[in-house]
Amino acid sequence: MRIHNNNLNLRQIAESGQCFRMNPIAENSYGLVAFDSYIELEQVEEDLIEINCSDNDYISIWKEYFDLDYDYGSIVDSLKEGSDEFLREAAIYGSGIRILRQEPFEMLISFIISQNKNIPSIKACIERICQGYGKKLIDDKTGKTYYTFPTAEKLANAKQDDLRALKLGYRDEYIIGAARRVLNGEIDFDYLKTCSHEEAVETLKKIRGIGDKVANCISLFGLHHIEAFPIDIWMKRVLSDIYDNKFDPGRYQGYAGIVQQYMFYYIRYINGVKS
DNA sequence: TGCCAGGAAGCCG
DNA sequence: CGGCTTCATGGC
Repeated sequence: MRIHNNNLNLRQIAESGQCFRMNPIAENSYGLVAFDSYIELEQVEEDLIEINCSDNDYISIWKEYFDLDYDYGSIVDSLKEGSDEFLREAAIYGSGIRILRQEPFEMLISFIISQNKNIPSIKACIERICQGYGKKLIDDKTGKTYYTFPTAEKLANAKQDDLRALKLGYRDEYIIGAARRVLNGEIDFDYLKTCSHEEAVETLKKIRGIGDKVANCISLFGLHHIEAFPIDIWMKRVLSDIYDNKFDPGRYQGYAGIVQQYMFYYIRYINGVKS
């Protein structure tokens, strides 16, 4: 299955810090586990992607997953023509980033794990939790073995000592507590997708282990409230060092989360962060 | 060895 | 409310 799109770059998406299970397998190629599937993708040309999936799976799964009905090009273009120099450069540098429509529960747990960790460490923790509590599957097309992300039920019934053995640190009790709230219906992702971003954040922050930053990440990457604006250590540097704490996300009302991703990706590049 | 990582909770003033 | 400390863990 081939996709032409001017704003779809696998490397940029894989390194943008929004997803943790999309990893390089060869030059310009990536393997990705999402839902119950494993797929491999190749960046054939700057505007051409090859996915090893059927037309049916593309239409029913991956087209939405990669948010391919949304016009990122017009946002990039408007930023390129804007007066904000940093955002001009950031939008050009990250013009192939898209906000993936990932599974809410996976984002909930992943970003609880993410606190006070770097991205390679987050990925390692998530792989261990998938191997310990996910389903072991074998991909028909490649023969590769992979593990799905665990269900809420699995993690709600996990023992804290077992999770501690996966080197999740103090976050283990947060994970169990959050999974229980999903399992018993206190957290309803279908509702949180339809309600406002602000209400979703306030609801998520009631979970122990979720503060403002993690709640915004879940809202942005798991609920697709693209007006979310997560502020982590890197964004704090952008807002203070580049903007002297005078940046107003309200200027990009309705899609500030996309702007945030360009900023996050670019500031890390400027600072020479690998992966 | 100390510092940092897509932070949050507890405590104190 | 704002600032300080602590919390597991790994990498440099």
